Amino acid sequence: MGRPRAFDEDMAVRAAVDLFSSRAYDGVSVDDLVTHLGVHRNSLYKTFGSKRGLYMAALRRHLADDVRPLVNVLTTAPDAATVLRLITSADLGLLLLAVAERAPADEEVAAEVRAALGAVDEAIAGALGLPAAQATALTAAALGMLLRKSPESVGTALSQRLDLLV
Amino acid sequence: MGRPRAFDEDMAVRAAVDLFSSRAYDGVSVDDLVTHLGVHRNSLYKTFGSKRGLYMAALRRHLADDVRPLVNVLTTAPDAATVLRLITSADLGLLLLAVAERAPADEEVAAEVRAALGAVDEAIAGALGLPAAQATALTAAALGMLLRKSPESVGTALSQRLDLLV
DNA sequence: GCCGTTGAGGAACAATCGTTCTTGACTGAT
DNA sequence: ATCAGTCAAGAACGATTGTTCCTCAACGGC
Repeated sequence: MGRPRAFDEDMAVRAAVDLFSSRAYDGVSVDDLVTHLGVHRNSLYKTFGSKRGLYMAALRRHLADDVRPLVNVLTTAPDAATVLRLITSADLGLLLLAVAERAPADEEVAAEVRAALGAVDEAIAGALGLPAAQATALTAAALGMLLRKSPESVGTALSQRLDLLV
Repeated sequence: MGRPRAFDEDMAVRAAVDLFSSRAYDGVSVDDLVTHLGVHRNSLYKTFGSKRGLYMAALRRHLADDVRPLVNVLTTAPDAATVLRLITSADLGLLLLAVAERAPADEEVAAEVRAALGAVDEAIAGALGLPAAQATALTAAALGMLLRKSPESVGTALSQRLDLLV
């Protein structure tokens, strides 16, 4: 019963992921969301409750669609070089922005990214047989390389022994 | 001639650094700045021209006061462990937020952080006698550790050989 | 004393923010 | 055909955004 939806909720959330990946939370207005998602204001609030609700949906979608598969393949990584290459070639824009900008201001976001990064740490530790602290450091290193958007530095770093961290 | 200023411009910019370090650019309102800097609206616009002008002043002040000294001491670092410890114990909140959130949207900010990170890279490369790509990777690793706010992982990572990056 | 200049104080601006309301269109079931 | 229920469409809400205007206070030089 009722009028059928004129928009695909999955598509809308994916579009929100793209928007929140490229701009900060406060830099994305509801008007931007309405126009880019093809969802009307009313439907947006009916479906997600608020702008923050939509953001949380986008974040969880990003974690499920982009981070989880990365974690899965990380568990089979044979060495640290593969780990670095896998992470730095992944599409983690929203996660990166969430940990840098949103997490300090939103505890629920902080918990979500903590869990996600923890899963990455565990996958690396398990795959390489590393202690937890080293896996965390390796994840952090990959995140920093993503932050600088310089995957080429990863490539060259990988081509040489890089036992820099004493 | 004219009425003397009732605020210290240096103090005001430092307060702006603190504000922009803890919240994203769009998350800091002019009202926030006015109340926390002790500078009145009118004087703020007379002195810095706009909110963005104040942000640029704060960013450059951060680079001059916090990043430049770090670069100087990095040039004397004896090994990679010291480099990591120095960077991760530095106060780089604004730089981190600038590279993650502001730089993608503001080319002038991007140029500023590129130059700053480049100086860090050069200092490391010079101090340790490393090729540029490896210095960049080391900087990126330190930034990632700062991003995760887990300096303890740095400590434990440093306590063991961590030749993870192949 | 007065004048020119500069800053403080605060109201006010138009625009945009996130959110809600009202009205009408479309649906399956009665 | 009518009904209740869901959604679309868009105007409209008060609040807040960044910015400007106007008036008064405080100084140095004449």
